[in-house]
Amino acid sequence: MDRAIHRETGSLPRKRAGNGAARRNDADQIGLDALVGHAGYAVRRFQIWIFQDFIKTLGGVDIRPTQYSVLTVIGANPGLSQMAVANRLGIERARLVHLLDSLEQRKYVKRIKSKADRRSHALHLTAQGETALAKFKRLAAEHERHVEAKIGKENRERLLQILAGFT
Amino acid sequence: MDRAIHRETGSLPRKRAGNGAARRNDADQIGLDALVGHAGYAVRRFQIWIFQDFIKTLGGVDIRPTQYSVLTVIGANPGLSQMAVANRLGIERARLVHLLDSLEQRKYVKRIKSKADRRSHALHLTAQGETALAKFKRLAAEHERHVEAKIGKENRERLLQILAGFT
DNA sequence: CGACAATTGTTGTCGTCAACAACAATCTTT
DNA sequence: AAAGATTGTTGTTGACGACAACAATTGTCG
Repeated sequence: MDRAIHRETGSLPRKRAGNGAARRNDADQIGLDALVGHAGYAVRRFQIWIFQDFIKTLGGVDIRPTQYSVLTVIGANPGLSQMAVANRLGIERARLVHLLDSLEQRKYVKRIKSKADRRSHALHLTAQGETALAKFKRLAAEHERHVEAKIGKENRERLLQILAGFT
Repeated sequence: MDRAIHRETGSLPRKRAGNGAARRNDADQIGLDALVGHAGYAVRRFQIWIFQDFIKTLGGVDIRPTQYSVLTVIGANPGLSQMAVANRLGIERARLVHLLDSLEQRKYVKRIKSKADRRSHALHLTAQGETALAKFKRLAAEHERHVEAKIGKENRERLLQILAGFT
């Protein structure tokens, strides 16, 4: 799909007229050498792909991966404080404020002032939020099938197993 | 290490005196439910961990993952244009401009005006850049050993194999 | 009990990063 | 030669992580 480099790109010091030198730089043929074999690079590229597919698949309902994770955790654990959600998801509490502002504005989440600890808020899904989350989960499952189609069913399971420690 | 939630956090509508309900919300014990089983979530958490370790391991030389990937590709393919590097790494050419500005300022990279195509620049490592990259590669290898220690040698290899398609 | 420390939610700043849009200079195509 | 495409550049926007500071509230400890 990306048809960018369809001719030689660099001005090689060697003779450029020959066909041998040109083929080397043909699109997608640039050597990565040391980069291959780096787990971080492969994981980064894969993470970009998987997030883009998630965003695309859930594009119709305008839900991003982080929003989805927040809704899921609140749905599974009603009454959590913002700190609890932030810690669980590895999000900063400062950032969660804006996420919840948005989700509350869209009537998916309620902040209820806790009476046990008047500093904190108990987070709950609204009725609207529950039905919406159910729909999001169906779309997320569809996204997950895209992942399966991309790397294979057994590879996906193996990968989940390898990375289970990062929950 | 993070001892944040050491008591119940939410004001559960159910009776709160019992021990059963309280244990459920104990630190790090919050259910993720549907989130587990999502490849994207596990990959995101892992990617964050791996990048932080990379940044920490290469912290002494002040090289971030993206900078490392740029240097590696240029080192392996001298004379590439900015577009070629950007396409190969999945970076936007607009973003690569700043990356190269920084690397050129630190005398690791040279932009040489191409005579074949006067719009483009041929990218090369300086002599200083070559010796520096050799050092970076040693540190990157050390980082890779951290990954092995984290997920296991055979798991790392399997993971690289699974994600090989994302180069 | 009362001073002091810690926690929670909030606001703000800073830097990284992806996605676009616009532009001048320079090819390529026709 | 004119029209279109490409390259490098600058700029904007928005998501995101890392910090710092603050008021309100709670916990601790002398």
